[in-house]
Amino acid sequence: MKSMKISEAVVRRLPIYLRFLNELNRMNVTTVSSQDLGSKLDLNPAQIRKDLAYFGEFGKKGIGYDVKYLIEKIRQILKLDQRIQVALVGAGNLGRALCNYNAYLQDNMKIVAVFDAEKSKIGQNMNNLTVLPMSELTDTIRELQIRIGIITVPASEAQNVADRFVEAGIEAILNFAPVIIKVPPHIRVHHADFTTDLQSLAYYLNKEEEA
Amino acid sequence: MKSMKISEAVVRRLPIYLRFLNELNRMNVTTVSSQDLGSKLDLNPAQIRKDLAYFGEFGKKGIGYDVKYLIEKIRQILKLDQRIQVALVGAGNLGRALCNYNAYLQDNMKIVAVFDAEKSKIGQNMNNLTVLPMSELTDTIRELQIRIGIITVPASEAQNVADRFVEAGIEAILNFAPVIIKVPPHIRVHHADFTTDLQSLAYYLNKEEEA
DNA sequence: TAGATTGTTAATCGATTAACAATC
DNA sequence: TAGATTGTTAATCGATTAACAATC
Repeated sequence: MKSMKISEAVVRRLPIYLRFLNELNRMNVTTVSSQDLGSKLDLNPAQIRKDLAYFGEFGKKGIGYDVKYLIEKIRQILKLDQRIQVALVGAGNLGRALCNYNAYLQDNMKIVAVFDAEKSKIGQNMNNLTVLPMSELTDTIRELQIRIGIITVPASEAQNVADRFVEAGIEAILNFAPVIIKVPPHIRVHHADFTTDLQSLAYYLNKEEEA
Repeated sequence: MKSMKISEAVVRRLPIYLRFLNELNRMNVTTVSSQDLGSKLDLNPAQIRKDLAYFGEFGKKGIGYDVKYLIEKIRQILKLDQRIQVALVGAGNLGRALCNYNAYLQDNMKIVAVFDAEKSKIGQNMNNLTVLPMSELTDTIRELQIRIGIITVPASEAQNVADRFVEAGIEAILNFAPVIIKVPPHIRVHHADFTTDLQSLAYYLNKEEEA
């Protein structure tokens, strides 16, 4: 059923499927079973079949999934078959690192504009992009039809940047700042905070290693 | 009950509580209710109370939680009251960015060694650390009692690095490379892959913005 | 045909939320 | 005491997994 609402967990797995399918495709593998996918990605095969079945009948009983066809379908589902322009605010080390990942992103998705509030950063070159002042944010986002915003500024500035993004009409935000940002309900926010990741890892360490 | 197993979702929320509690503490707020926490962090108050109750009775009925006391308790739970040394492999832009986050990490947790396979990177300075060759990885991890490893190398190298970490006795890994890595069951791995984050965000964009 | 694997239903498992007695 | 808020149980909601008929 096209119109039932899909859980976030399912959506988060789709890019992982896609990445491995692309790898298989590069290796000229033409067909893959949910079994194969599951063992490679550490997921239950039934879960993979169910995830995909939310969107259509992509497989063939007794055979599995056609790699190229499934890639095409997942790209459509994730809207990666459209051009998706991304803006980044915060031209520090992290921002620079992410800009360099442009190559890793799916062809149509690209960081196309970088902004910073600090005078010293403006005009700098970052992976072929020139760092722009915040005053140009709104116009640039509208002109380039930028739909996703990335925040890599310090925590104290993150909410301000989010507000600017929302005002400029961005539809989704990926926030790397270590703070929860508030946005209107129609805007999607993902938090990608490496400090909380690392701190939760500590929980799983063994008791006290050191004396 | 101390010995019941705690769900991953709970553990992932603890650092978020901790971060906000630290902020309250800096602002000299001494007491906080699950209500307050919930509205600030966009979480259900009942969930917060339940999360905390897994570990003990930290609150006072009719009053709420003592900020300083709760900070202390969560730090204990997450083992952030111990010194936790972290190693990072991959001295590229992302690695450099993460090293600079050292200040953001909870006092006792620190990146204390950086490695890279490329000759040109070795000897470089990264936030007061000298980039070391891979040949020194095992010895350094043992000598400095490093317990967590961060992977910021290209996808093709990530599994190799993970294997080296495991062999050297690391207990947990935070992997930034866009690939699923395999480790023995006693090693904890978190994946912090920004490309899949961004791709799943695309799903939530509105239909077709452009013509 | 025999073997393999999907799509899907039913069963299980787990996580979130509501409700409220206990009590500060 | 009256009001507030916890800790916890029960109810709800949602996600994962098992099982299997359909079928390539």
